[in-house]
Amino acid sequence: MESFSQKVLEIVAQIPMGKVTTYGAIAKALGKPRGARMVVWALWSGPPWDQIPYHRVVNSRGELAPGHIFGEGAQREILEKEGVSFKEDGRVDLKISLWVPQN
DNA sequence: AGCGTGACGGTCG
DNA sequence: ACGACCGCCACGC
Repeated sequence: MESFSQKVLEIVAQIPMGKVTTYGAIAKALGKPRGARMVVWALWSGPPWDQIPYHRVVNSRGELAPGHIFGEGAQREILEKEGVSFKEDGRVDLKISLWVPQN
């Protein structure tokens, strides 16, 4: 039986380049519509981010993680390079770049 | 066992 | 469209 955090990592690892997903979407795919916080916890206490595309996970508003986690502006730079669309206010345009886990 | 905390989400004003 | 509030669930003290 895989742990919740294990499944979270599997899904994050499947996010295609140029796309992003949200904490809530992952939680919902795992059967916990209100478990966004557990997804956060799973990622935070998981493997180092250089082994998994955490930069492709944003919140439901399309905002990136607090910055100081990847480095100032680093996360946005990576996403832009991968082809993710950003809006003028600095947020990801979920309307175009949202990827929904199909678990 | 109780309280506070958080890389969040949905609703309300 | 935005900020404030409350609700979730697991963890640390």
